[in-house]
Amino acid sequence: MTLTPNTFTGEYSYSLDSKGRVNIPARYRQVLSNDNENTFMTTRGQDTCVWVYPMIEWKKIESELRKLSSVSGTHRTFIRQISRSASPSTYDKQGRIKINPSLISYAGLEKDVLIVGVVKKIEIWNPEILKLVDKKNMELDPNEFNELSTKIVI
Amino acid sequence: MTLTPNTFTGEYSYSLDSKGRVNIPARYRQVLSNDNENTFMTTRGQDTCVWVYPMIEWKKIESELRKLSSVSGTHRTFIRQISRSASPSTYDKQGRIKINPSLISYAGLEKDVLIVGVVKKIEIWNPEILKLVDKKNMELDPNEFNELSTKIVI
DNA sequence: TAAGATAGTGGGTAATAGTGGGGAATTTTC
DNA sequence: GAAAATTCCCCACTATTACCCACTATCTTA
Repeated sequence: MTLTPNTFTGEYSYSLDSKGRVNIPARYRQVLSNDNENTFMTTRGQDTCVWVYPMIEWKKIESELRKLSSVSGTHRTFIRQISRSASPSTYDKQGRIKINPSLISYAGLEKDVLIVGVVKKIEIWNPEILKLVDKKNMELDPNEFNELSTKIVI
Repeated sequence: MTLTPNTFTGEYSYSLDSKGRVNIPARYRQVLSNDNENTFMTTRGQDTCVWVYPMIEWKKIESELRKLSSVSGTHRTFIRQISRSASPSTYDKQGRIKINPSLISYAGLEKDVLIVGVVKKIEIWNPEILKLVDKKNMELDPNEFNELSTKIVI
């Protein structure tokens, strides 16, 4: 059975080395379509983690951003916030991408990191932080989940 | 690489030297299309920073300027403000462009500057000022912001 | 279960990028 | 028209990056 291209699931424990590199799981590399040319875009996540988009997926965001007007202050700020933390990274012969120092410190990453596939993109977490976030999410808002269930069927 | 031509992301700390030169990050130079002929247009930003447009992108603004009557009053003011202080700059063999003294003083630039890629153009900031602006932006308009992010990012 | 293949980790080195400054050419001023 | 000032182009030094190689662990297959 062939997997859907550019779609990521599952989680992996890897290590961030002293040069700021992390491995992209072999399985993720295998489902990457060729037009990504082995390149990802790394950015700040909405949660305390790093988001890693396959290039093709990022370009959709980019083209949306291009439509916003610089006349609007809010739009300018929005574009700046998204764009400034984004930097491209092509994985090396060993399958690793480089994470910026500023992203590493934002997400509180240390040696052991957790790679999580969230369908369209990949998240990189400090496992301790993810555990805390999970716990907090359990406590709040079962209502929102109910709302979701009207949109998505499992 | 797979990157979109003339599209800038990420942020870099560089220095403005005594001759008023700043480096254009190598990555930005690499995505510049040839028809720019290594030339940028520098101008006043709407925020307290310098805007640097690749020539190709600037030409689109010029054509907006020619259509003045068809656009709104805010557009006219906006375009006039950036147009009047615009001056072209070709980067040297080391990849540096020159910034006008008047732009330097407008943006309050000192030795350490922050280069921010905001998709269509590049911003040059005094890092202290950007920090203040960020803080102010945090306070206003979370609604419009959230709306934008659900539409565009996710 | 042994051997080959694949996956993940660490580190060294050559190439590239960023910074500062000198000197030739051009423009400005007296 | 000469001196001064400014601009532009080039060279050199240093720090950083990216690429490559090697080792170990795990997974596959015969």
